Amino acid sequence: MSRKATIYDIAREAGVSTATVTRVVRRDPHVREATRQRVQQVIDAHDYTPSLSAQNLESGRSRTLAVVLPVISNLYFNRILDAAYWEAEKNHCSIRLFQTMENQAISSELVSELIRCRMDGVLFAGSIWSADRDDLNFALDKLGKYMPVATICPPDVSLECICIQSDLVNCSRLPVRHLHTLGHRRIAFLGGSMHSKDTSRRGEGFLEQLRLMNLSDDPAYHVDAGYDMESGERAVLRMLSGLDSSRWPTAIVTFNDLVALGAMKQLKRMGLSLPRDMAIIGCDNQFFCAYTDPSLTSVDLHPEEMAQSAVRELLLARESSSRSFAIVREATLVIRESCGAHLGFRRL
Amino acid sequence: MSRKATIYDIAREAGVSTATVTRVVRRDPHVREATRQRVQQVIDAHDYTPSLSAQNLESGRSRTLAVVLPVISNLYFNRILDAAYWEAEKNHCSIRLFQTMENQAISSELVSELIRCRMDGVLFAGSIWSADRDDLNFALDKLGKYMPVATICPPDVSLECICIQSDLVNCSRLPVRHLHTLGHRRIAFLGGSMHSKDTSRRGEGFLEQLRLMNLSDDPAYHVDAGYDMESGERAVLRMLSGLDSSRWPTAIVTFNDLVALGAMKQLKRMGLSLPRDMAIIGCDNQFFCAYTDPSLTSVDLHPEEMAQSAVRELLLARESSSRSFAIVREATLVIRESCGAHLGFRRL
DNA sequence: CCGAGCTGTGAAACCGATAACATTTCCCAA
DNA sequence: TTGGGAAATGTTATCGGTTTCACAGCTCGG
Repeated sequence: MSRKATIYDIAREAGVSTATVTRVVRRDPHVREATRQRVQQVIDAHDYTPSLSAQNLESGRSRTLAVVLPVISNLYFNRILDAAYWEAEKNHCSIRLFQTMENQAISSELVSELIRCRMDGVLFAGSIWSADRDDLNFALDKLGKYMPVATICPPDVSLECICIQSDLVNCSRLPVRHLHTLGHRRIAFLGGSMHSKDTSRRGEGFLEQLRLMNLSDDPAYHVDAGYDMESGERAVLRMLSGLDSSRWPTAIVTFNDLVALGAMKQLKRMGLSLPRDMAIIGCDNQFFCAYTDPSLTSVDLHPEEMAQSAVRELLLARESSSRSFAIVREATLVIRESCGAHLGFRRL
Repeated sequence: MSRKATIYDIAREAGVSTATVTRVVRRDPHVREATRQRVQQVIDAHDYTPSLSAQNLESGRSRTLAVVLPVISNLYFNRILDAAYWEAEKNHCSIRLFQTMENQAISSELVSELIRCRMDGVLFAGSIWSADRDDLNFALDKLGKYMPVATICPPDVSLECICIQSDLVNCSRLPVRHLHTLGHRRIAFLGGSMHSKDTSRRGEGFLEQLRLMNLSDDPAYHVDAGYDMESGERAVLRMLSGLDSSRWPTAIVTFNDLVALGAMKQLKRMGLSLPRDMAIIGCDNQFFCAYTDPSLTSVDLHPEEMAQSAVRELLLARESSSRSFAIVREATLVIRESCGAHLGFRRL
């Protein structure tokens, strides 16, 4: 590995001071044209570019935002990362990824690491809500002292940071309304986990919505089993085998599209025809929704737009004094075949 | 934003020199216990952690590897990024992501940027093969002067870097063999693009394999249309509508699982029953393969293992003199329902 | 013809750490 | 008591930039 030319090398060879080299690099107009050309030539000859580390040290910032999420293989978070990446890129910043895995609580090691890295901001997406509320506030406080903090969070929490709130209200309301309109009265909710405050909100919001519409909120219709396809399969099996078939729900809302995928597989395996025997709605509007059989009606929370807002606000907060406030992006229902709406299908 | 305590602050307050503070932080045993405790107290009080930027400048490295790929939303690359992340993590390194989009050639701006950031290594996954071979070698040469370079590449290229070769041989051979065993004689290949040297290799390898087994390599059975689901739909439509149904292939191999997903949708739309009327094999063994209907037989190139090897070799190369060599991870066929093998199904 | 004002350039401090080397302190044997 | 050697600690250069400030040289008006 050859040594990279430094500003001193360039200065010496061009017979100027390092200050002048900087001026040339940064296109400072206070340089005589002749000097500029001479220096530029040396720069070109050595293919010189100033060292990022040195610039970071000098400026005290890293032009890097941290994105903290559970896993990128989950497409929801994948979309968040992708959007954050491009928005950061647009502002000449880079993203440093942190995956917390199922270890969902925000650890003090992570906080230290973030501070150590002198991040210019942090975006938390999922993965921190299972922490004790006091611990969480403590961590965010501490982080907030050194950098702007943003979170993509449930709508009712109010944290001392930039809160980009998922529209969990509509996320519950839209599917239930849609199913209700199609004539469904017994609606189940599968997936998620009561252990995580974030994701249990989805289930709660759903039950609330059922009550609001005078529908049964029978606990047998609420199975929290996880976030992936296996969870979906298990949940369906558990729910249906525990019920007399006369009491089976006629529609299922799932925590996300993966759970829906698993549920559909299990339903088919049990001989049910979709959407005739069972309507199903997913969440996240993943790319494959249009390609399942039947294609899957799903709620889109627009994670890209949330991530984009988050990054934008983080970069803004760096300039002005950091503020604490909330932004909401409304969720949307994308109707496909899995509820039979395309057939003009109405139950009863 | 409050100012972070520096090593000087700590040293002053503890009444020692910065050298001693460093020693305490780095657990150097040559510090008297009493001193250590006193310094540690001040450190704890201020929650001091050494600045990464300063350490980077001093050490001349960033403990960061670059991963260059087209898009992370493509699950193949997503898996590569994920695996690279964890392997880097294990070695106390971080990953800096670069997405090149469809702009697949390696640009000189990218090369400069990589050098400017003083990356400790670069991993190229896809996305550079469409570049002119000379340009590519020039870029890799230049990069190679400053950091170890690894690529996940087709098996026949030999570049001056660490080459982790995709097993495209088996990637073509396995599906064709499998289909042949099941009695198929007219096999088509859909997807990819002739414009990219990397991906056109897949199609070529496939044709080669057909000839090797004395099967028809009719150009009408080879439609290159792209990499996503829409491409799959279009490709099926284009191929079948151009052929008399008596000449239709009985099996389809696709560039990847996304194309397969699209193809399956289009085939069903045309009234075909899968796998009875058409067998289909994807590539990448994505998570949803087990959940399509029928579940999708697919080739796994094991991108995680390739990425892991790449990162490991990059970190190794940093130590020793950098070498140029190749590693191959053999591809595997994961048999599911989409070819009817589970039915003991044989054509003719 | 002299000083004010402007422009171009350089010297040096600084950013926050680390490490080589120098120095002080300490302990123990002579 | 002292000298030697090891242990503890301090001094200082360095990493590669940026920035402030001082200063030299030039122009121009009075």
